Amino acid sequence: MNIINEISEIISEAFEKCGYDKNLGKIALSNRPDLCQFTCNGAMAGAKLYKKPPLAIANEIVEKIHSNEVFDCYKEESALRKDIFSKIEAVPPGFINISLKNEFFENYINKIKSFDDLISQKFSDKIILDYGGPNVAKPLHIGHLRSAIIGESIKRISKALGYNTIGDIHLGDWGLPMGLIITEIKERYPNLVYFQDNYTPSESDSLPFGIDELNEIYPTASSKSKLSDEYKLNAQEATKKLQNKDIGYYELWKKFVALSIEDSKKIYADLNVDFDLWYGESTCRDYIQKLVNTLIEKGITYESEGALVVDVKTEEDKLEIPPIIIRKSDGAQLYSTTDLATIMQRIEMFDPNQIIYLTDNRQSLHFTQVFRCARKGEILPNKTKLEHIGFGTMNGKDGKPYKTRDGGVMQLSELIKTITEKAYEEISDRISNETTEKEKREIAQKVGIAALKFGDLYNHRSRDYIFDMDRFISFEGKTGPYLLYNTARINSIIKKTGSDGGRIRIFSDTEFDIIFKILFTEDIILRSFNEKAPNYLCEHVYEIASLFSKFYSESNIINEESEEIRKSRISLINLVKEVIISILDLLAIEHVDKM
RNA sequence: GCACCAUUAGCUCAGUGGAAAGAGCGUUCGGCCCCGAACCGAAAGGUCAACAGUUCGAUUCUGUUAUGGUGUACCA
Repeated sequence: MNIINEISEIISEAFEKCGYDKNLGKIALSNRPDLCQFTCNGAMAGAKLYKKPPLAIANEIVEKIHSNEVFDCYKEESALRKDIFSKIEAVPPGFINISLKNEFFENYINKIKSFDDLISQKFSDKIILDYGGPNVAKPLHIGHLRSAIIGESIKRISKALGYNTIGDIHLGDWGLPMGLIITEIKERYPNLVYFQDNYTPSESDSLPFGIDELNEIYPTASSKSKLSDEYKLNAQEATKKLQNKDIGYYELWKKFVALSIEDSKKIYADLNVDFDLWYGESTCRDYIQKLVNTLIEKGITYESEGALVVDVKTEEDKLEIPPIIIRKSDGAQLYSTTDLATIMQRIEMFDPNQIIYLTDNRQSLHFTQVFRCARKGEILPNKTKLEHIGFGTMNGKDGKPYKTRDGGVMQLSELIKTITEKAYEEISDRISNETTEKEKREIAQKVGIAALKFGDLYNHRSRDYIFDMDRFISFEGKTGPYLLYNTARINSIIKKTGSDGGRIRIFSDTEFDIIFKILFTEDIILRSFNEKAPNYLCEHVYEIASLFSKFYSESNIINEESEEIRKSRISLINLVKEVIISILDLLAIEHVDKM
């Protein structure tokens, strides 16, 4: 059930019965709630088409509705449909303004027993969502935040709509950085078993260092390679050896990848982000040869400056799109190779209808190349859509990518710690004495993470935004903690009244606004999914919470004398709580019962 | 150079081919006898970067310009 669609059907039918295009009858939420709830612009769009004044058309439609003719086809429900309108009128220059009776909304809202009842449309496509994408041996930093939390939210939104979505972290674990790490390890520990001739794997093989050293190895190696050509060559050589599965390198690589994953998992768990697949670029390694062979067989590859490439430009391109490199001149693979091979692998393993990549906007050219090459090489069926969803960067106040005071990149662990401590301070001041220290810590974690995630998600994903630490740790106004605070307040009331409510009815404008808002949740979810933009849901859930807060301050619930009103309100706040918590869950933000 | 993206209130950001342009923060003012004040209410604050075009109607679509950002074959 979807109110907009239902009413659009009625109006469309009126258009048709008057001899106009049915599609003109689509209605939308009014942007003038003082005038009406819904509005239809069809008469104005049709004015030119039918060479009639728009207001005349609008009047015809309204009269047709009043004549009840359009309801003929709804015999069984016509009684309901005929009298749902509290107002339907044509106004200059040709709007059709529509409002419905409160009983209509009351009937609707009382049918909603759980959040799922708000979602009428269900889809079943299989989607692979590629997000997260951290690199092995690089601690998660602020640059990894957006992919993780936007991706997690899109995954949950899609699942709520019925999609069979598989989230894949797609670790960076196969490119040149691996060669750099191995080179640096070899410099530090030249006598490790992995580097010996005739190395054979053994259960007792281990690493001589822990995660802290591993995390420091890559940046060291990276800067060394920029200073020394020899070092760089060694790293390229090591990369190639690894990709060709030199047994010692391969075993060493497996060990440090495992160590790194273990470390990342903790941070992702803190962020309430989880992946169905912990695959990496390396997972497709068995498909690489097949990929290269396929592309060669198709006759679309050629050699250029020693590299094997495929042309992907088209005549319509405004920009010269360079060929995509499948094999580097030194014989090694690079990210375009693994991305293509990964498509092959995903098709074979999962046969998805769609693969969605969530990465930084800056990779859009790369994905254009990959997608075109994939189509040209026919490595995937036509039905499988490929989509790159780009997101913007978090910049500092100077508009440049965010750096800490000392010029470094802020690690996610540090960011989480800072914001959690701030939340702990706030909570300690307010929360009841009965709360144990352990509970306080747990609540602080949830409140802090909510602030962090909501603070990021409410920006439109495609845009760069200014990261301001002071704003993130401020828990007032349109923030994650505000939302949690309101659920905690509702929870506190329900604890006193019990959750035993009655039929929901509309006793005040604010109650109407809350119900109206809740009933359009599905449209927001659909929009968030279609645009892969969770910020619409952020706005929506904030509006609901804010309306509740207003309602709370102007109406009494516990001490309301009329039992009918009290019970209605108890039901209403229960529903509000369910909706807020459920939307927070779609944003992958955990709620708290008290704070 | 070429291409892409952005430019909306003091700050940070939403939003829309239509009827008065939205929020949070900040500022000013008001509100705890009373269900949790991390709250609520009110006010001030905008020629929606500039110019032109399409349209009955443009902040929204198109073009040009300005400013900022990003990308432009062997990093990912």
